[in-house]
Amino acid sequence: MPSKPPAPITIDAVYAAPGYLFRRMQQIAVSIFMEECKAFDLTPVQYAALIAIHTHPGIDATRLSAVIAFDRSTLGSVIERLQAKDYIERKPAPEDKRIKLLYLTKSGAAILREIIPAVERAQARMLEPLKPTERKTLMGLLVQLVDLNNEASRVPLRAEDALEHLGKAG
Amino acid sequence: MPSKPPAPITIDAVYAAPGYLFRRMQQIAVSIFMEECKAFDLTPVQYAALIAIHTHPGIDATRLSAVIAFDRSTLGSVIERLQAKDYIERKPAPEDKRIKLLYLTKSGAAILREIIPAVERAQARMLEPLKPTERKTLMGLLVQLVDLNNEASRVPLRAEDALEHLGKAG
DNA sequence: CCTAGATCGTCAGTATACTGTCAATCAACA
DNA sequence: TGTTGATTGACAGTATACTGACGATCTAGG
Repeated sequence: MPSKPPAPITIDAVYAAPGYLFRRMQQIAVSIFMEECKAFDLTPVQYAALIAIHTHPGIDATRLSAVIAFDRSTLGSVIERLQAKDYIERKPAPEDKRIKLLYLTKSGAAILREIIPAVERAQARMLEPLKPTERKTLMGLLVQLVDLNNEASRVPLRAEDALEHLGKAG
Repeated sequence: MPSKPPAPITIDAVYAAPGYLFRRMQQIAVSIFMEECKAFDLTPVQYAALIAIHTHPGIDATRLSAVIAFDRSTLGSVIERLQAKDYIERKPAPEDKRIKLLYLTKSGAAILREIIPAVERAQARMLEPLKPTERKTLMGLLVQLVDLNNEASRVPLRAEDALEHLGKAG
């Protein structure tokens, strides 16, 4: 088969490019999340951080960044905002003066319980235009792709490593 | 079939959520793009803007935002940076004093030609972990999903509308 | 004990994104 | 023609993201 000639430099090539589609889909996802959750004053990132702190009480900021694969620098301001809203509190670690341990407040635990249905509605809406079979296929491929590309991002996901400091058996 | 009990509030639910996966994949995509294109000092957004201006010379900022589905406010600073790098120029429109028309400079056209191979390497790398069949399936579903969710984002893509001002037949 | 290297939180700087607002300008209609 | 309403570019304010650097602190090795 003759190889295709080089594609002309045109915007149509961008529309079909994986990077463009991922960016677009991410924007759509955030938009849907914010719409469903507008009663709660929580962003997707803040929600993920709350969930992670709920799952791992007493985690520190660096490990939290590994658990949700968010940049450590960015996480600083996210934590600040969650603390300002009284959803989390930070306590100094007795055995390591560098570390501040993160815990949910009662407010934080409460808003987490309340927001769950809205978040699930949002997640469902993102995939709603597809047929059920297609949704499963897409999610399956995406889980695979994100996992196999894990090391390509600046902050690879380290779900297990992050548990070690909590004294769980490795 | 008995319905599943409500999922416990845990970080594992987040790992499987579409919104989380889209965010993660977008970050990975940007990271790969920047790595492949680090010789060129162009971000993915700036690249898309350049391509769009190349395809539609004399477009204005508002229509450009519709053509690449980027926020108009954000686009202002993107244009500023591209202009500072001497990749584009802005000329006032004679018939409408509000509008500034965008054109590629020779530098802009040149860097666009040079960067294409790196961009294509980046796009290929994003999907590399998947088998060829899976790549096609994923891209097909993603194109569909982005298209069907077009109106859900703040800045829906308006590829055709944006051409009208250039005098093309509708 | 004391230093070399690693780690933690933080900060400065840059770049997307989105919300809401504004003055200048244009278009349409009474 | 004169005013209303829409559009354009710009701006302020907030929130992610990433790079690179920094002081404080901890750990290991000698």
